[in-house]
Amino acid sequence: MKNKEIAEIFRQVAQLLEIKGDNPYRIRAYEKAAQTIEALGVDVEELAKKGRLTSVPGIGADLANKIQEILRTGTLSLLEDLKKEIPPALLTFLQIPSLGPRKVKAIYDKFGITTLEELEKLCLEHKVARLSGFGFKTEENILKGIKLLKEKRGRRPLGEVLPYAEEIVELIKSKAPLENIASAGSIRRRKETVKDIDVLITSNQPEKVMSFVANLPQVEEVIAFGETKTSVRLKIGIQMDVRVVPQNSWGAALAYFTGSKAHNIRVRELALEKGLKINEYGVYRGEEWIAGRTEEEVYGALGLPWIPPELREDQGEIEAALEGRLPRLVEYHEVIGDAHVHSKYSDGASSLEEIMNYAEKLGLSWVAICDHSQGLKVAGGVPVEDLFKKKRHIEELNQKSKKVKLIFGAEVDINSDGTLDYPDEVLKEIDFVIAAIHTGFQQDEKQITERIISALKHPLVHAIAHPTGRLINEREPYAVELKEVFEAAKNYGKALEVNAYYKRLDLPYIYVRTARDMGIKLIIGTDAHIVDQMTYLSLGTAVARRGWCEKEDLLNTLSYEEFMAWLKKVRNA
DNA sequence: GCCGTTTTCGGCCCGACTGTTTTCAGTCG
Repeated sequence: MKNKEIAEIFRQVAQLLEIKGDNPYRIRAYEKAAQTIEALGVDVEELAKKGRLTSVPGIGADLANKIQEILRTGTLSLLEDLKKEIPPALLTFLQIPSLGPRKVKAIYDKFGITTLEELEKLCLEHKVARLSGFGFKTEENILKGIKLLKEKRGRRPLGEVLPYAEEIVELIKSKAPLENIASAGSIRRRKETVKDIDVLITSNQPEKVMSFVANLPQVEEVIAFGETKTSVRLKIGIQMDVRVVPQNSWGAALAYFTGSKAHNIRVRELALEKGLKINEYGVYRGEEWIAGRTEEEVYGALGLPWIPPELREDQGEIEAALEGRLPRLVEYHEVIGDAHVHSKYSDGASSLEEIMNYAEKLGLSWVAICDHSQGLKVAGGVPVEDLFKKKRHIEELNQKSKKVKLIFGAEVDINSDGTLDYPDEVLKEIDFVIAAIHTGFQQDEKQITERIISALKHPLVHAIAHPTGRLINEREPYAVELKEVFEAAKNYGKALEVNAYYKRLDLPYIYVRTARDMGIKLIIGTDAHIVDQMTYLSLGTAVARRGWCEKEDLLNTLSYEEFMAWLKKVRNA
C-alpha cells in the first residue's frame, strides 16, 4: 500500500465527513494527515513497522491505528461506513465551483441524486432554485460548473503555466497604475503543478487596476469583481486571482498569498502563541499594526528568518527556521551545467554548435550531450561508429570554445535484463554515462528495481536518468522500490538525475529530499531535444530547492574541471 | 482528530465576494 493510496483514503473520509456536516476540525485533521502522508518521502509502511507513525506531525494515536488498519486490510472501516451513509458519487459534486459541502448535502437530501446528468436536468427544470438558500444565479453557476468539469481541466504542469503567468504579469505591470506586482501562490513556490495563477499588486488606485485586469484580452469570463479581490477565468482555461493591497501590506500579503495553506496555518498559530495576529494586511498586536512591509518583516516579527517560498509546505521548514537550521538553498545562478541534452546525433533537433551557443546565452559553463544509445531505434539511438564521430566533433568544438565546454555523454538504455545497451569497451570511452529505462515499463516492482540497481552497480555508469519514469498528468511512475534504489546509489557513490523537462520533474521533489538526506548526489538535466528546452534548467533547480538541496548536493554547481574530475573519481572508486 | 514550557480539556487561521437574504451563510483561497 503506497502513501498516495493511504492519503486518498483519508482525503475521501474528509470529504464525506464534510458533506455529513461533521466537526470541521476533525475534517481538517484527516485532510492534513492526507497531505502530510502524500508528501512524506518515506514509505508509511516502513514507519508503521517501526511503530513510529505518531512521530509524524498530525498523526496521533487514532490515525496511527487507522493507518495500521489500512495496511492490514487494504481498506478502512470508517470509510466503508461513511460510504453507506453518503454515496461516494456525490464527491464529484464537490468539484463543481460554487458547490460546497452544505449545498451538496441540501441537494442530496431533497432529491437523492448522485450523477452530474441528474443534477444538470434538475437545474434546467429550475427545481434547484426552489431550495432554501439557492436561487437562479446558483443554478446558473452549477450549470456552468458542470460544463467546466466535463472539460476536465485539472492542475497544469508548472512549466506550461509559468511563462504565460510571467507574460501576463509583465503586461499588467506595464499598463496599470501600480507600485509592486508579483505572482504568488503555487507558482511562486514552484510547485510542480498549479491550479491557478495568483497575482498580488500594491496600488493606490485599486479600482483602475481591477478594471484593467477584468478587461485584459486574455480574459474569458469575470467570476468575481471587487476592489481588493478579482477572479477571472482566462481563455487558456485557467483561473487567475488578483489581489490589490496597500503598499504597507506588501510583505504580509505576499506571504499570505504565497501559501501554502498549511504553512500559513502554522505561521498564524505561531503568531497566536506570541499574542500576535496575522492577516494579509500585516502583523498585529491587539489593534496595533507592527509589521507587514516586507516578508522579512513578517517572519521577523515571529522571531523567524525569511523562509524561501519553495520550502513553504509545512514539511518541517518552520521547525527548522525556529531552530536556525534552514538549509542554505542552492541559488538558481549557481547551477552552471546542464547534464542531459540531446543533439542531432540522436533524436534532438539541434546541432552541437547550436547547443554550445545557446548554453553561452544562458550563461552555462558546460553541457553534457547525452544522446540515446543504439538499441532505442525509435529515438534515433546512436550506433557505435557514430559515437566516435560525435566524440571527435565535441573535442574540436571544445578546443575553440573558452566559455562553454561540451561533455561526451550518453543516455544508455537499461535493457530488460538489467544489462546496458553498449558493450563495456564502448562505455569506457564515454565520459558521462547516464543510464535510463525506456522499455519494459510493465515489469513488476522487483524486476524494475533490480534493473536499476544493476545499472547503479555497473562500474562505468555515473547516474540514473528520470528514476521513476513518470510523466505529469500522463503516465504513472513505473513500479520501482525507491528505497532500494537510494541505498544502491549511496553504496556505489552514484548520482540520481533531477530531470528538468516540464512533464517529468523526476525525481519528484519529495524524493529529492529523501535522497539528499541520505547524502546522495543529485544532477539536473533538462533532457532538451531542442535548445529552447534548455531553459527548463530553472525548473530542475526549483525541484532541487523544494527538495532542500544546498549547493554541495548538486553536481551542476561544479565547474567543468571539477565535474570531469568527479566523473573520473566515480570510475576509479 | 490533534495538541500542550500557561493546558490532558478546550482550543483549533483569517478575510473577500456572492447570492441569498434583510443580516448572513456558504464558498473559496
